[in-house]
Amino acid sequence: MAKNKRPQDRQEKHDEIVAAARSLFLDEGFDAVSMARLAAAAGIAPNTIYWYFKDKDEVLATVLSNVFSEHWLAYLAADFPKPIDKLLWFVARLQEASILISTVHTRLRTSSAIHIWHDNFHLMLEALICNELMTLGVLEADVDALTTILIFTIEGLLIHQSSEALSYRICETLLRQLKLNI
Amino acid sequence: MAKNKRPQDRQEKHDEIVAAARSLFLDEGFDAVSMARLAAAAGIAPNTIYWYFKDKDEVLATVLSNVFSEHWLAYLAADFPKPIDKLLWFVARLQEASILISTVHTRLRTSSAIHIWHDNFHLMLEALICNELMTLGVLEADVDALTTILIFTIEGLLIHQSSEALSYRICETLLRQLKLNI
DNA sequence: ACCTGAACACCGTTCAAGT
DNA sequence: ACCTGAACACCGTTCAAGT
Repeated sequence: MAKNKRPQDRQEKHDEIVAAARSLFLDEGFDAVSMARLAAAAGIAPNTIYWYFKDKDEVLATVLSNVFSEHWLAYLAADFPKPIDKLLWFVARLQEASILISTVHTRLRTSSAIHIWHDNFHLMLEALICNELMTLGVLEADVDALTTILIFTIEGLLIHQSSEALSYRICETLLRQLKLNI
Repeated sequence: MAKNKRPQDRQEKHDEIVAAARSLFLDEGFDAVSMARLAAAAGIAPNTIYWYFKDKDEVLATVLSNVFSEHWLAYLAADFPKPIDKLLWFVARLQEASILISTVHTRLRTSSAIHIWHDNFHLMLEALICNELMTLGVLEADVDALTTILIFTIEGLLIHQSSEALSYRICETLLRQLKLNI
């Protein structure tokens, strides 16, 4: 058997577990999906998951990386004439994973894998929004604080599964109050 | 034995369980405290808790009502010259229960007791902040949206256990941007 | 009415045994 | 290296039995 066949197989099995976990976690939430059910969906024995992942949290962290890197790339590729439209489109996209956001903040405290992913994600989101605000001409001294406010507002909209109508009202009001040309 | 002795006893035992749960939940979080440990702290058998509460979520909901009604009363009694000081003082107080906030948002989906408490709490907080903003002279048309933004920002500060310094920068910037006399 | 010991159906995880 | 059956130590909750 060729030497390069093994890594291929391993990667495939790994990805199958992640695919099953992604679908189940996004649909039903982290706590509602047991390792046994996840294993069944991936067509393996429950303990086989531990050959590929340290624990359940590491599966979650991988799913999160998976999901959000797609949204991240989509954001970078997206081109909207108005900032408000881009922001709303991004919030609407992230709603897909809204069921996992509170779980991340809860498990942060016990799982270092989740902790690391969370901190990393916030750093990336901060850089992205910070950059966006500076382009829009926000005062240098206020950029950091306003970035945090925008992130917390987005998180709030996601956590509370806000309707598109409410999201619009919130984002529009916020950007307008910040005297940005929306 | 007098007829009015029973309800007294029952209330006492009930309160002992809540007191034990409050201390443990605030210190270690909801998931980290098992019913067995809670029962031990209250000096009873694990299943005895179910004589007083429907399930673990109902214990949590009771603790939340307990904790936040204190903060609520304290807020109403508080008298600060500047709105920014009152807001910061309130946020600092709520940090006591920050460990439970994400848990509430997670368990919302499965527990109706938590769901009801959460919706009620948001309604109260909305009314409070809405009233505060109108006193400060915010445009009628924007009050609702700005109220939500403020609530989401406060929740964000709590969820991420922000330092007092960051809390100050965020709140100050937000109130200033809203053209309020802070 | 109140409390409990024992049991139930699960959970995430580990480990020795297989290939 | 990869996978599993069986077991482990827990979990929240239920129930029959006690007072």
